Amino acid sequence: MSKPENILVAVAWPYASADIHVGNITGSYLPADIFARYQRLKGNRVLMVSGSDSHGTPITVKSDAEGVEPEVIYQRYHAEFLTLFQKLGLTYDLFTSTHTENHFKVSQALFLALKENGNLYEETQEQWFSESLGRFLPDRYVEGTCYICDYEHARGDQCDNCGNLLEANQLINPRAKMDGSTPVLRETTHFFLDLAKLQPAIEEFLESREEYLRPNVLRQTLGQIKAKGLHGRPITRDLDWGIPVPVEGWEDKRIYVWFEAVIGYLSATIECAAISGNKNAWHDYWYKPEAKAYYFIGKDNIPFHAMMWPAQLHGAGEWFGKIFEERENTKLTLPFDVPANEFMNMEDRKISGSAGWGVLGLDFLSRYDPDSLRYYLTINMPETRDSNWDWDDFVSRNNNELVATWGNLANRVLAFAHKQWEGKIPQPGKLRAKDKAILEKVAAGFSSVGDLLDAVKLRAALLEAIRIASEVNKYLDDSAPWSEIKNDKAAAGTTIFTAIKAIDNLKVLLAPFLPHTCERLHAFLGYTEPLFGEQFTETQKDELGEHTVLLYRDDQASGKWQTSQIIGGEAIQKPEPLYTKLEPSVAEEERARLRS
RNA sequence: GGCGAGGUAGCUCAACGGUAGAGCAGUGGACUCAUAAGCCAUUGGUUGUGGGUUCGAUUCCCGCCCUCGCCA
Repeated sequence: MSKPENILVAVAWPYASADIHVGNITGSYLPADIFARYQRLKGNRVLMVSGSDSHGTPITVKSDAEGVEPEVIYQRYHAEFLTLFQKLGLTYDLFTSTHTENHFKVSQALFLALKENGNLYEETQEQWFSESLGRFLPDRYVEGTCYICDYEHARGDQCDNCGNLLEANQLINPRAKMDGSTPVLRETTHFFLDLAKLQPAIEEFLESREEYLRPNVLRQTLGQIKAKGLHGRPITRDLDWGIPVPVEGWEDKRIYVWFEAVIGYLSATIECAAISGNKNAWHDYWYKPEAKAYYFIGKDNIPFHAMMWPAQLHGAGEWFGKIFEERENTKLTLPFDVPANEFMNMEDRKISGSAGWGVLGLDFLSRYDPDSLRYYLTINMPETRDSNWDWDDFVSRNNNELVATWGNLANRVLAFAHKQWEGKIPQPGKLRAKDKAILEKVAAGFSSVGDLLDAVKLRAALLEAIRIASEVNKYLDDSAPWSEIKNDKAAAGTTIFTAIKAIDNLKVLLAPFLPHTCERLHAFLGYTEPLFGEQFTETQKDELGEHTVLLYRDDQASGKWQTSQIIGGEAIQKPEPLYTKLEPSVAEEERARLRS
């Protein structure tokens, strides 16, 4: 095996103000986990990080509505995320939050680095200010008449009637949403990220990755830049909730969430190193240009990860290291790839939390198995275009592909072996041409499936693995050990040994996608060390209070991305079906539930 | 309005200049180890739409329609 690479798997940060649904899962969290598991099996050093985005405006909206502190809202959703990710087996090395002392410090250091490096400027604008509340109002807190279509209940940021995005300070007859009072325009000064200045660096970043960036990522960003050029963007706001601006005289302002949330990738890596006890371990991922960082996000986030975040990292230059830890000659590593997914619809309609149209992750897992969800979301992953969740399709793919092609293959072979060879893997005779042929086909999967996984074509990779399982079914039917055994048990033994070896390989090929069931199968096959590591939570304390994090420990993991070394004569367990076949009526029931 | 992505068999997707492929569903057949699963064979498409370039277009160019995202 070649020298291990350092791979940072950076996963989109869920807003801690909404439940996670299947579209979110297939959009970024699941592909990240599949990729991370695969890279770990290959022997690479992987760090998969993310956390709850806890400073978004929706959180303050919810907290105002419920009359509780924003912290309460964030903690509630954060706890839910931790449960979901453990049940689904999303193996974050660290899932933390942006409301931590560490994240505050890292964000402020990056902010100051950009400032020192001359990539920030100040600008004064007019913004709505509520005299009765004594504070500036975020755009969406202001309601008024749309200056485009005359709709009377347009929000400051967008008109729900004509769909246009609005300039908040042009709203006619503005009203504060919270108390109905009339706000006034007042001048306020903010820091801006000088994107015009950083534009050449962003173009260079994109163009040097032209060969492998997905078209939706590359063309949209480059097209936007070429058409209009980039202009400065504010990175501070007049709010209470969030990270203080680390500049004297700016105590009543906060760092804008869009700017600060992406810094979580860096701060989470730093926190992870601190928790592990090797506090400089994060340097391997951020100070080494050859380290590869993959950002798993949804298409709505493309500009922030393919333009803004590279601009922030590049713009900080060597100043981040100096300010954060007094270290010279450091440069933060730019993203290697940004495999952004499109969106998944639900029964042909856009998933919408507010409209209650969608399937929530935890709700799904209260009735069905995690690998069943992982299978359907991967085989139907919106990698190149929007895809659609269809309950009939879900049931039929579960039954015809997962259960029939793969689950049944494992079951039929192990059950036959267990019954006919007294719970042991049969000793093979000399392998025949057809035995060698099928084993070669299966072994080829390590490069064919592996190459697709390396290229982050997960859907094609899973299809390829299932295709190989289908080849093994053909081999079995062709050899027909149930006939062989009637007059030549040795021949049947060779066939079953070969089939078990093939399944042992397929177990590894499928493990990144279907970790729970492959782990079970691994045990059926007689292994005592697990394929993967384990997830656990821990509570961290800092100046801001407590936050619970999700961690992953894999020192016991034995899975390797290589061909099976299984031998005859070893004991196996009596197998049980790995997957549950679903009644066709499930589709109708679920559609009814969706509409209720 | 600007920048993009996408519109291919009933469903989910592939091909991206040379007679349109796969899986599933449908239909027919032989088998029985297995969650009546698996295997073999097979039906099915004027590739959103209207033009153009070409000996030849799903594939290149232009207009239009539809879906989705970002930005104004």
